Amino acid sequence: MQELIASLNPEQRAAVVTTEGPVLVLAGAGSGKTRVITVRIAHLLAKGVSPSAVLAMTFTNKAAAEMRERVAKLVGKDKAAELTVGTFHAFAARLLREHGPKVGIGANFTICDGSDQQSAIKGALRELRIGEAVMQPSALHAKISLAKNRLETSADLLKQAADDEDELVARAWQKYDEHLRRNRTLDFDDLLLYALKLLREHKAVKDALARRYRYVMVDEYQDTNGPQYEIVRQIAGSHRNLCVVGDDDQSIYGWRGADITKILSFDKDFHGAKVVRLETNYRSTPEILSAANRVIRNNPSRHAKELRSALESGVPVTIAAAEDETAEAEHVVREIKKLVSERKAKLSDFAILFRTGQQPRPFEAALRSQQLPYDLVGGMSFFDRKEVRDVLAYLKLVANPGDETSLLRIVNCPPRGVGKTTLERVVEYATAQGISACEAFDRGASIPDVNQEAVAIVRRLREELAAHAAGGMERDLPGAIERLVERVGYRAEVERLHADPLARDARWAGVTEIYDFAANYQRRARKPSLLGFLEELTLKSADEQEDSDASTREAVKLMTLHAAKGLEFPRVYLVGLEEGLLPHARSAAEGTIEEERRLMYVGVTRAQRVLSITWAKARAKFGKRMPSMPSRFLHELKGVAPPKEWRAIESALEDRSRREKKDRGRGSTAGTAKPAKRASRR
DNA sequence: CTATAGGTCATTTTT
DNA sequence: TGACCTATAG
Repeated sequence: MQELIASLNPEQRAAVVTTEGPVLVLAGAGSGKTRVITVRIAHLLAKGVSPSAVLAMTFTNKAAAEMRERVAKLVGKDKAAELTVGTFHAFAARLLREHGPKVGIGANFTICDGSDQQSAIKGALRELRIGEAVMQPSALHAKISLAKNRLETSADLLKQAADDEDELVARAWQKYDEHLRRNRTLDFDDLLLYALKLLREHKAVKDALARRYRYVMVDEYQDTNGPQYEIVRQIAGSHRNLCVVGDDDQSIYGWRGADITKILSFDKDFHGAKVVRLETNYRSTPEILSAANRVIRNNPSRHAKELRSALESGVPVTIAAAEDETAEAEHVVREIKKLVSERKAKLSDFAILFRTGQQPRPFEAALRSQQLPYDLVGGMSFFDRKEVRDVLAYLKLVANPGDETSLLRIVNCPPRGVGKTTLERVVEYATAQGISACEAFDRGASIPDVNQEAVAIVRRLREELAAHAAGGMERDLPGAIERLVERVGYRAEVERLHADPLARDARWAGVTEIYDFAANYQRRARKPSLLGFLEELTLKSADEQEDSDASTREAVKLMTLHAAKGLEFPRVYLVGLEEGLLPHARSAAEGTIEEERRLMYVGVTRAQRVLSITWAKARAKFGKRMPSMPSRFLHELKGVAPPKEWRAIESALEDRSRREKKDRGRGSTAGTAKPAKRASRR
């Protein structure tokens, strides 16, 4: 243990040995953050702390698994298994399975994933007879989620609604919540909210947790949202043995509710907190780090720090301009091909990082034409596949017969002759009665003007599902799922829809993969249950379910900047560095340029040895070719003022804020950006 | 119930 | 330009 600690640098050591009281570790990119966390846990255990007294919260399951694994290497598998390591959401779900009834949640709730949320949102809009053109479901959901993250309620919003839109959101939110409650379903936000409610209203539960978890750690603290912060405070507030680790400069999830002020004001929330700065970077060359430092120092609100490289000097960062996005991709791919064929690099050294989801297109085309293998990280996941979603809906319905969303999804798949009108009338009746559509079918006879035949069909379907539930699926989960899929005619449906054997196999593969997951789950779980299986599937993201070979494959990696956080690559291409893309036009309008700058910073600091930046002088936008300006971040990175002819991205909001600044007699901070030319309307 | 045509709207995405 | 969703016809 002593040796281990001695191998750390002084700052890392301070973070490890300060075990009592609040500690804020500002861990710059590549500064050995995970090492510090794992050694810190090992050190606690070596001091005699019981592993069951340690609670470590992470943002993703992947991070949780990695942390446990690395601690296991230091202290052994048995002790590591006794630690509580997991995401906030998994922790909350576990808490609610045990204590849910105390806060009005039945113990057999299901968790609804992104697309279930979307259906519920759409249902709410339909109930209010609001067209989706008036308010986009995704925008509505974002608003509701953000408000929940600020710990507001729909009643609050309704009361203080500033305009019609707020009122609309508040009403839809109410309907949405009612919908979830009727279905006995919690969304991701609710998981945290109800866990927090439990801790706040049931002192005995809270005290027991605070007594058990004497040492609390939070990873990626800059990504913490309001409810997560409050949960931590409930558990660690009394003993204050709380160590949070993060980097405000890498906070890139503000749009999803992450609250950067939590890490900026940690020492105010927890008085006397020890602040440790890890600024020695073991990942990148000095050239790359000075570029990163030059960019990020333009952000006014941040913890002051500067990365120092522990490595030897390398090659300069390069910036290249291309005529358009096709030329940009061809240029990058040509370079990669040359380096690989000269044996100066291997394919897996390269990552191409970009801001938006359509940017990889030309790169894919270029890589294909050169026959270079690549992995596009992200994109549609396994769980977005229709067949997977369908089978999961059947399973959810077995676990929770009141799950309306799932029933509506599969009721006519395979076609059972239950028409749209029937469904509409039943749902209408159900909402009027405050019951779920599932229950409504039981009372089919009393619903006006519904096809009794259809009602009987649904009732039979539900009986079939109930029989499967009663049969105790957990004894042989994969087998039981397979029987269910067969019994409801889903297999035949897939075969009917896809006559082409190739397409059929591809479709069916998704279903058999679920069998495999189930078998795998049954092997691992201490107490396997259908509910547990579904929970694992919805709480764990696709990438860690099947990333076994993807990460080690000999291929170029393509991913968004968001997806790249936490990763590193010997050679990075940062592409599309244009005003309007990075920073994105929309962020200029929303006043979130600082987060865009952090995104740039994250991208730059992914590179270990070589960083190449490109931008295109013109780019196809909405089918039209538009000229583009180099990103302001390029000028910041070079440390030179932009030339006179340079124009910032057009943004009405930016114009206004700049004007306001002038009105107050303060000069523009950038001093270089000319007001954007007003877009001409015709 | 399916199939096709037209209209629209174009960040980032994990839990 | 193209993906996705809705409305409409068959």
